[in-house]
Amino acid sequence: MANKVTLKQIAQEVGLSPSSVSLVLNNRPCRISEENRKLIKEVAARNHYVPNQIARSLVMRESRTLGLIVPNIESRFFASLAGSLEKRCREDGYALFITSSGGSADDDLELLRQLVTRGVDGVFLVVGDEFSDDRALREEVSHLPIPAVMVDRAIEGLECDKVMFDHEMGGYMATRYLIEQGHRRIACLVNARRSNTGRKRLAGYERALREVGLPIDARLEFESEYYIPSAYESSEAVLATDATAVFASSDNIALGLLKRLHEMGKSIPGDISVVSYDNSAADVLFEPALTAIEQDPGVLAEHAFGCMSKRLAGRGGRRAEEVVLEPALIVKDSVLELTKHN
Amino acid sequence: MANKVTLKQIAQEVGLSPSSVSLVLNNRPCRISEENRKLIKEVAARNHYVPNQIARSLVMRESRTLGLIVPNIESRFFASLAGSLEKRCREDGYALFITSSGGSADDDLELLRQLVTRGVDGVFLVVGDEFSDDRALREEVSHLPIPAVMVDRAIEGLECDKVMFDHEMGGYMATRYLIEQGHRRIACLVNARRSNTGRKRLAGYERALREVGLPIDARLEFESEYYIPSAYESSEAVLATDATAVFASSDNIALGLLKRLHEMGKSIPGDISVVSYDNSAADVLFEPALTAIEQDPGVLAEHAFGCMSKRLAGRGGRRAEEVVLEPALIVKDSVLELTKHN
DNA sequence: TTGTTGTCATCAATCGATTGCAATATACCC
DNA sequence: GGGTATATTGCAATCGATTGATGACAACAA
Repeated sequence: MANKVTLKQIAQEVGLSPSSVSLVLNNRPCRISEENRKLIKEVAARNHYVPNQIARSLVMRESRTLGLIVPNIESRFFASLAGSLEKRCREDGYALFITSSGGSADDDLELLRQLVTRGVDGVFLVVGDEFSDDRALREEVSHLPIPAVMVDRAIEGLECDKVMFDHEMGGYMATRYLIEQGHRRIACLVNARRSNTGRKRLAGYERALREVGLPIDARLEFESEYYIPSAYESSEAVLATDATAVFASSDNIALGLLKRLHEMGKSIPGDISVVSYDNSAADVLFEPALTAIEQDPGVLAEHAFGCMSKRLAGRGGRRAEEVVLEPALIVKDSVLELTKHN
Repeated sequence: MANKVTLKQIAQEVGLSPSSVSLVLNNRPCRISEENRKLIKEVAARNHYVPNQIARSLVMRESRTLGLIVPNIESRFFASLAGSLEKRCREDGYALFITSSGGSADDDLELLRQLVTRGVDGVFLVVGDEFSDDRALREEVSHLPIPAVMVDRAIEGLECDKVMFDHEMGGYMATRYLIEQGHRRIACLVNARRSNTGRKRLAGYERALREVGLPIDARLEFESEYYIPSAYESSEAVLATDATAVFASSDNIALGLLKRLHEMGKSIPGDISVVSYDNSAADVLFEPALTAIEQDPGVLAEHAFGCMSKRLAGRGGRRAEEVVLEPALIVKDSVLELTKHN
């Protein structure tokens, strides 16, 4: 294991002052003879000199590093978001530190502190469980000494840049499509109890029904957490109804549902039609391919970085910016068109 | 956006010296009156004081931060590895900075520098493309001023702690199992050209065949990159053979194969048996569930952290440690038992 | 000789913490 | 009151960089 080499050591070896070495290695405009320039560079290279960014950030007061906090890096959607964001950051010369909280507000808070304290210039925050006690977290976020951008999910009522998809619209689009295909009895499987996004998707679902004068039937609205087993549990009840279609409000929920369907020997879309959400498992072999509301994590990343960029450049407005992105309906093969029915 | 509060400012407000404030806030054994202690803590809290870890690491020469470089955070296996590793690090009070390279040795090198320069105490390295020009990378790794642990994949001939699964054994186990189930014509689909792991899995496949005296038939060995489309392409040829079973040496390869199988109307395991690798898509609904060689990322994380921990404590031996983990065969429903055949 | 200009390089303060040692204040003892 | 012990707190150096101000020296003009 090699030792860390410092500016001073290089200076010593070259026989010049640390200042000169710094100047040269950073290519600053300064008057150092060509000869010494070469010498310095050569010695630095030979010694594998890497400037200590820690020391540098201390005086420069910026680290060209950004932080990202996601609730769970093992989720496909967040992993993809992290990947896109990292690429985007790198394009602008920023390093991105990805951290994964356990999902609780306490974890988020802890990681947020870790990042701030380690001198990131800004932080992207995808909050976890939206219904745990987040007072400390909101307090912290509102006192942050660096810009923060909330991505995909927001803490309600917190003045902070936000970039997210329109979940209400997603729910609406999915349901609307099912209606257009002739479905009248449409069930939905959502996480409304513990998730704001779920709540919004449900609202969109109901709006679509209302819009065409269909009744909103509480017996067709089912609750599920964003985990496959939870959805699997809830799905049995769904299949006991007379619904001809289901809006599954997340990909995991869809997977749980599909598993149950398969076990019961029901086919899609023959026995029942399905619209899913988050086409993040698109590359996996589904049979049939699922029609879904898609949220491109790359787009999310792009806009989130845009917001951050503005703030970092001091161009952000006084008030928080809120970007709402429209999801897309990707039609595949899991919905049956009912020509004459009901 | 709040301002950053420094020790000095707190000291000023309390009317004591920065040293005293530092001592108290770090709970160091020192003789500061109970009264002032309280006062300091109160003022610090009121001002949302967070110590500047940057400044602290500079003098302490440790940051209690570790770094991880993976080739692609969007891969399920790496995401899972990252998640496990992060949890493990946090348990010991370390923060983990996850970074995702593009997969090339150049990217790895760049990120490695980024991490070192930002003062991580150690780095976990999952190298990307094993066949790009990695001279600069090996050079850098061997001169690293901090401990490094290579995970899952290694640069051959580099003296460095390594933790990985036994890929040869994995290939062997998969093939051996197929043989035991009565298969004699077994194809394999591997990434031997661009991946050491693939090469090893192929070696294991061949060993299993040799062991029972089956011929090694080059016409049954097919090449595929670790991407679904690539496997999809290669699969057509596989199905043109008389093989009754296929060893698909990664989950993505299995997916590409499955897609093709489905399109050709072939059923598993009726028409052909499949053993997959990396049971990382286990929670997704496959039909039928795939028998596979499983590598638990959590185990990998645990051992990797163990190595790192030793090094950080200065307990690591002079020589590099090499941990080889055994994968597991998880039997599900994608292999048909041939009782009398051939 | 003195002054001017230009070239090359260094000084010293700074960023925000930590910490060994020195310093001061107070109490206690004879 | 002088001396010693003890309780509190502050000084100043340090970590490794950056950077505006400044110095040293040579060449050349007047």
